[in-house]
Amino acid sequence: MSPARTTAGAPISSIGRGIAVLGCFNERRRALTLSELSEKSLLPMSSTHRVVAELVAGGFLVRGSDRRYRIGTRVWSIGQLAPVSDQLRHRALPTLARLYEETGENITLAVLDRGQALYVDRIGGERSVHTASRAGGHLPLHTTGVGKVLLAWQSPEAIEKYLSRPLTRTTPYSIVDPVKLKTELVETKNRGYAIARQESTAGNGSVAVPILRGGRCVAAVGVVAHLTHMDIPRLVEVLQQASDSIRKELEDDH
Amino acid sequence: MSPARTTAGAPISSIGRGIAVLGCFNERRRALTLSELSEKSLLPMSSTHRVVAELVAGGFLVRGSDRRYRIGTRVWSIGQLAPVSDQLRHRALPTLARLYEETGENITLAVLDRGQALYVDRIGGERSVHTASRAGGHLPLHTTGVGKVLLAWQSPEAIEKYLSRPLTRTTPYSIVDPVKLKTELVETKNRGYAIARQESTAGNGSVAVPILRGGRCVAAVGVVAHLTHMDIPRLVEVLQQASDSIRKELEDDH
DNA sequence: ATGAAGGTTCCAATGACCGGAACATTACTC
DNA sequence: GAGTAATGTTCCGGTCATTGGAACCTTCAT
Repeated sequence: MSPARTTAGAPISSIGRGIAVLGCFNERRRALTLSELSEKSLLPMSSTHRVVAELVAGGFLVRGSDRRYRIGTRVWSIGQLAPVSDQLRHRALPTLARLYEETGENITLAVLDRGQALYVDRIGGERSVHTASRAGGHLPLHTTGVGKVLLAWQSPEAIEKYLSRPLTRTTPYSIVDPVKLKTELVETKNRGYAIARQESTAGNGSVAVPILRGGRCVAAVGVVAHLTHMDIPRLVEVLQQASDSIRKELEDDH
Repeated sequence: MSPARTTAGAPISSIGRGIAVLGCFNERRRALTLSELSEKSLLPMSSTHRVVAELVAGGFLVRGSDRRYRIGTRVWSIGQLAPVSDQLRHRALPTLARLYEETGENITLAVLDRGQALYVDRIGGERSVHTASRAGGHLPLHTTGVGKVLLAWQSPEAIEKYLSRPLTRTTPYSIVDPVKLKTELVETKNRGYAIARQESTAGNGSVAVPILRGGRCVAAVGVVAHLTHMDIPRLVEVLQQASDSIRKELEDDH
């Protein structure tokens, strides 16, 4: 019997399998059957069954009455301890709320996570447009304001690496040409803020600025609005004030 | 070489070890060294090292510049998919906010998780008292209003099981006598709400009501306030309205 | 009833995992 | 800055947990 291996031939550890199973869940797929988990995790049914049983025993998965598996409460609980939630999220929240009061639009806070923009928080209400971002959700780096900021402030090597892989086209306006995107990123860093126009959602645009600490971009704040509503100079101004404000919050203690 | 075993002699799976390592983190200990993880997880250093390396590779742990390990962003991200966050938390938030407006006190929402009260959300500001509860944090079931509610609506067997283990004394007012606690739980269920008086924090009291779905108590909402501020009949009334409101939210779709 | 899909259990083979020991690095002491 | 303790990392042979195919059971649709 050949042991578990990736397509590349490297063995996969048991823990890696557990993580692979948990990684099958996303915003679109919150409740999965065993077969679905087996298919998505590329593990045989019997292996999936065992791994899932162990995750259930540990409280990392729960089986609902519909025989589907969901992420367990314990993962949520442990996840609350992550620095992104503990430090960034809580400290930025008041500033994001103020930003929302000032603009009436969707406010997003994102960090770089595994080559994507991870939305740490989103404040928005009925007044504002519907957006694709959600707290906890991921979006590509090249189709949103916050994503472009996060990418533009990366090292040149990291940027090249990102550009070397095919860029997904989310809307007809998405920039999928590496050369054009590179120009866009340079421009973004030079002017200090990013703009996206219908590159992620039709009709929507966004403006975003970095939150810098020690020269590194630790997060990005952005505003998402109907393209027709967007008063870019004003948004850039309030965003830069907010970015300063969050940076100071983060510096305060520790 | 004897394999990994629990004190009872049962073997521990690799995935169980990974979960054990992640379980070492809590609100008080968010950044742990390898030695600390080894000590707390009861695993040998070399095993801890390997397990930790795998968790880091999977994005479940990160090593900071201080050589300490923290919970990775990915756990937070996956945890956002847990029903507790997805359904309960988001749906209850507006009601909790209203409750806060009405009372000006700390509002807590908790569920039963592994024999403890898990605080799913807390709304409170400068006006309200300082409490021990935090979103993501755990507290004993017998020292808080929400805890008593969650326990009182459990099956008689589950209650007996809880009472059979020694009850921690958090303050001099904590009820640690199983007989007295049982009486208190019966009383709680009969009247439909729980009261705690300085049993968790000196000077503070709390009132809490269940959120019932199909006869089961799926969560508890509570108000924490200075004992001297507490107008119990009024709090019970607004809490019961809030409970109804949240129940309806949960019933709405799906 | 019948069949198909999904889920669970069984089991022999084996290689991933185990942890002690040796080594390397960092942090602390004087 | 040398000495030393504490912490972290690598190595490696033995072994047992892990693995996945196959058989079996359950659920659901028709």
